[in-house]
Amino acid sequence: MSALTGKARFEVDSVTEEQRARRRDSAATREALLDAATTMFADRGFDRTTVRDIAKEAGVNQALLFRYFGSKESLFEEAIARGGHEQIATTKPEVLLETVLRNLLTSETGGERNHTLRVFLRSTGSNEAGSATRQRLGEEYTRALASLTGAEDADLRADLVLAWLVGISFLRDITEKDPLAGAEADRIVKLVLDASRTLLERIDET
Amino acid sequence: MSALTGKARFEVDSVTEEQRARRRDSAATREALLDAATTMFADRGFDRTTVRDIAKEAGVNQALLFRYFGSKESLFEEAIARGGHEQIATTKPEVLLETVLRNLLTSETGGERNHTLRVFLRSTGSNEAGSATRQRLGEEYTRALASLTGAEDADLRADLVLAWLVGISFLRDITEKDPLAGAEADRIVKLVLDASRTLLERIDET
DNA sequence: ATTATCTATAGATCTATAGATAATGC
DNA sequence: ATTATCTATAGATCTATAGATAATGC
Repeated sequence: MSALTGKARFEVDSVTEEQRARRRDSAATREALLDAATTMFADRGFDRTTVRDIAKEAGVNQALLFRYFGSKESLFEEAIARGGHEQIATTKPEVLLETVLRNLLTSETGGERNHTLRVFLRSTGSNEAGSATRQRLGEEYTRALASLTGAEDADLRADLVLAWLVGISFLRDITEKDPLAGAEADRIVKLVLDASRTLLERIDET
Repeated sequence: MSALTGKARFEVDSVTEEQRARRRDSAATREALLDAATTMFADRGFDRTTVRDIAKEAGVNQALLFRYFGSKESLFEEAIARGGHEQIATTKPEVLLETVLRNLLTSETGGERNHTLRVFLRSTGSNEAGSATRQRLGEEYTRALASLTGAEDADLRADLVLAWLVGISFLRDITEKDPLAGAEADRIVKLVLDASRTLLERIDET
């Protein structure tokens, strides 16, 4: 799937080109592994995803994963880091909350979906793997969200908003809990944005 | 540790009684395994907790786990089911939100801490294990929380509150994200309860 | 005699590596 | 000649079971 497979469809010798005689290309192989890893880690988590699964999904020999990333953990860290930076860097703070939320709520078939928050979530079991990366990623989100409030404890409030996003993703994608899992995106966005506004904007006596 | 170890300290032949010649007692052994499992699953998740870890923590031979629970998965399901029912059944809806929240925020050393939500969280990676149990547990929380609002979409709003709790637990316990992880419980309770009230009580035009 | 507990191990994974093979670029 | 890719496998787990041992209750 992903980039390579998609592209192949528009090429002449598509089948041959892609599956049989794909040109040797270490960069493309690396990328394919990273793409496959991101998807699979998001879907099944770190522990439940084996290196053989990833290699198979990428259409690549399993030994190459170690050649290009050294270890499963390193691959994981690179996967989690990539998506997050991308999203935060390209989204204005004012719309970050709604963007992340909608991204999270949109049906999984959307090819452009950013899986970062789900990878973040799914990596729960593994304490060490990507811990530092996860820290860094969380800080970026917090900084961006904190810019939306003038409160003294802006960072704490931002963390609480981030926690909400994480929790929604958890119940919806992982537990698949109804009615949340089946609810309309617009409805959820409205409820969450309203309440978040209360959280971020109500600055009063303690 | 837990119940048995604690009790032993106050007994006369404590060391002998507990560690050497503990009376054979299948019920107590079962309970010790269940206690150890709850703690360890909450701390390390399903995949990262091995049956040998659990047995060791319980001070029991590893084969007994299979004798009394059949499989690691069954043990997991029993562990997750027990704590949740307990908490929901013994807490009035009006204070459930605050109770769960405070329980979640309170330092881990408190012996009376209910680990359910953390087990719930930590079991992320394992898709099948306890999936049905997790569903049921979620429904109980939702029903209790939904009784707090008269809104038409009460269940959805309740799910969003539950999602928030889950997310806070995730960032605080698992990611250990500051400032959330280090923040004072009272401060968090106030912020979350205020915003939750907005969510639950504001019933207006859509 | 019954049954709680322990020993030893089968069998199934999974990560990672060493070394062989084959496609590329000069 | 260089380097991307593949084969084969070592070595480390981990769950689960079969069967032996030993503490209890009658």
